[in-house]
Amino acid sequence: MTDAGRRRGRPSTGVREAVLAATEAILGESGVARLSTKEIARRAGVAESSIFYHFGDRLGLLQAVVALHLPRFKDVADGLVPGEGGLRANLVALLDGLVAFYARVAPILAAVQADAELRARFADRGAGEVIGPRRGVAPIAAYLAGERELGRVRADLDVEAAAMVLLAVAHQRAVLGRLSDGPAPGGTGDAVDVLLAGLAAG
Amino acid sequence: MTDAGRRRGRPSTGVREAVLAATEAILGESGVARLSTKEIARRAGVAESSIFYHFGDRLGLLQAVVALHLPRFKDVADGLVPGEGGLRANLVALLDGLVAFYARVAPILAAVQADAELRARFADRGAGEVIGPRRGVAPIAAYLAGERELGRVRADLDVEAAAMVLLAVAHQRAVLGRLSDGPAPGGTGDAVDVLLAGLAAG
DNA sequence: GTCTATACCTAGATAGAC
DNA sequence: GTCTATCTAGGTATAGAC
Repeated sequence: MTDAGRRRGRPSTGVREAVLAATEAILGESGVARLSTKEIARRAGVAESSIFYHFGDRLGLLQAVVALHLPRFKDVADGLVPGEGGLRANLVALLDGLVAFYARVAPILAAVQADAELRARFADRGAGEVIGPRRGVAPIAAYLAGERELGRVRADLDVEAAAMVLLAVAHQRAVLGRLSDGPAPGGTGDAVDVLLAGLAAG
Repeated sequence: MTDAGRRRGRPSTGVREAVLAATEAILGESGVARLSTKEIARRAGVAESSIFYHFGDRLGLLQAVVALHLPRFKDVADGLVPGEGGLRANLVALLDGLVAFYARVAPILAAVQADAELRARFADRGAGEVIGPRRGVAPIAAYLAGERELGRVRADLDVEAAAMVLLAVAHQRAVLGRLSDGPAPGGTGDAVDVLLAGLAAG
């Protein structure tokens, strides 16, 4: 590892960053299936061997790409303040933000699902679960708990379960958007309305 | 179980079936990343060239695997009769069934997401959307509509949107189960409770 | 329809000059 | 730290005997 402490040695010439960017681009356009070190190097305008210098091997590179996106998971609920704005509007905005986030991360999530070796390498560090929604649940659940205190949300709501449902819907819409190259059927508003009012007859 | 319209020519010697089974097995265990015609042939106990004889090329094989699972999508809501049994119990059973279904299909869905070429081949036939939940929505929405008529479900419920949410939750749980090698946090019951009662304070 | 054998290519990875 | 050059294994796909 050359860089744990960050910028201890030589100044970066941007190769590492270019490689990461190219990897993400290919992942988004073509998926892991077509992700080769050769094409990454070509697109990054970099020697193929530089990839191995920086990341050790192909999987190390994939790991780095995944790691790059994990911290951003917690930003999804930023700007949401319980009590401010309408509950429905807040949820629609949250859901839209989540869908956009998942649309960016979906190719990477798909890569992890499609590559057992990559999955295994994360399991070794116990980081497999980090990819899941656990990181995302907390801030959303916190927001819902805030609204619950204010009485805008059912007093007996299981906020973690509700946050999971929101994440599930967002992920679904992002995946569908990628599969059919268009937005998923129905709007985010429809889903929010279902969630707000529930299924059971009142 | 000699299948439907085919069996016009020579009797099958089971090679085709063995190849499909081996492909699914590898897809489930390792993902597309490691899916090679060589390993498929090895596991199926078959000559590699037979794969190309039956399916043309690697993508043709993948297509066949996907096609194999599409018809089963509509069976997920079978056995659900509006009015029979408790609404909550029905939904829990439905969700559990959906999770099991998605757990089987998830590797294939991941493969499609991870391979742009495969995605494109389905887009050509307009079948890309078939992979999505559209097939699954109808029977679930029909069940919900039935319950709505009986007054056990909100009169103004958007049944399609609700069905989508159920599918989203099921897919999420299946994916999480694969990523962390254990059931997803919370039970299906928790999600159902959220969906039944909704978020908003009554 | 299924096999063996093989052609041909691209993959991931390393060595060593600068 | 980055490059050029190269090795080897494995990938998809085809030819032709049976």
